[in-house]
Amino acid sequence: MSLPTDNESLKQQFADFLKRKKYRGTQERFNVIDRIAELDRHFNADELYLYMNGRGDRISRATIYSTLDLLTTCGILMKHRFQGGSAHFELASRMPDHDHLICMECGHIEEFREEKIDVLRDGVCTRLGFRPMAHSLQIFATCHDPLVCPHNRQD
Amino acid sequence: MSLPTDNESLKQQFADFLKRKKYRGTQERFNVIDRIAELDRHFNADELYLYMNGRGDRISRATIYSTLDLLTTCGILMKHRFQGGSAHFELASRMPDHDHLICMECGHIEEFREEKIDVLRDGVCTRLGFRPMAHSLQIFATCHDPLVCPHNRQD
DNA sequence: GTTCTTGCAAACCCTTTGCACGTCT
DNA sequence: AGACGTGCAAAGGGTTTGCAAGAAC
Repeated sequence: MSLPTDNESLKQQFADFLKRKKYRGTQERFNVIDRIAELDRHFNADELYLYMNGRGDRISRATIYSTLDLLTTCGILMKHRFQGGSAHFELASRMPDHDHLICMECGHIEEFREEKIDVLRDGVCTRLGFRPMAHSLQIFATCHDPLVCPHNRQD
Repeated sequence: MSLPTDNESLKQQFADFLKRKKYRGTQERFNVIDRIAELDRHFNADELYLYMNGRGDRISRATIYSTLDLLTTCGILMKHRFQGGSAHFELASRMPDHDHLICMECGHIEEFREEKIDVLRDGVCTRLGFRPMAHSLQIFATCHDPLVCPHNRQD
């Protein structure tokens, strides 16, 4: 194989964080990283729960939520609150510093990278006296050809 | 008095919307606009509910939620999903096209206007084949002097 | 052995819904 | 009068929590 087993380094990063903060390195916590890497997309807590248990892991929702929280705190995951109900997560390393365009017709989420945002963000922080840590830009838009949007409705 | 009674024009705008969409112009719906204008800040549904009932209005949560939804649909309100639990609303006319910087230490929300975002947003939409409708940029940052942040904790 | 984490289920918060009553047109 | 909106309380989805059993240190 030649793909860099990137989630090994993620697990290492997580292990370091846990040790530093005196959390325990349990099997469940490391399993979660492996499964997230397999998914390789946005997901919410319940999707991960169903995926893992469907795959043979035995893990509870409580553990899922708690682990997602730890992974977000240590910067391995990004947590998004899009329009609707549940929070969405994704690996921060998956596509660094990208943002999201949400189609208002069908809810489809398009990812994009626009480097100028970083400059702009840092400028705002400087102006207001803050140190930038992260940002989340969501653009709401409609596709030019509504017929392409599967869930488009006329009224 | 000389302040422009701006919420009169908001109520007119809302009345037009209701008529156009064949919704009824009830007293509750217009009361909500008046109280929101009084608040003049971000709020969530329950804050508005408590404010209105504390002030003597009798209005239910169901009506609050339904009216906030209508006001968001017709563009009078902007609905935000910040970090935590509940959705936040604010008058779209209060500060047009502004975004938010959230302090990660104390949760304080700072508003700012950065015109370059509009250009950038339109560029992204053009590139991806969408028509821009709105955007929401949240910058997460920490203040340079943590002592100023009232809720700052060391660990 | 002690302390932390897990799993389960119940509790919780925010929001939506069903139904009877009230109000707008 | 008829249709729609309101208020109430109950249901709903997503997330958190309390507690006993189990795993990490």
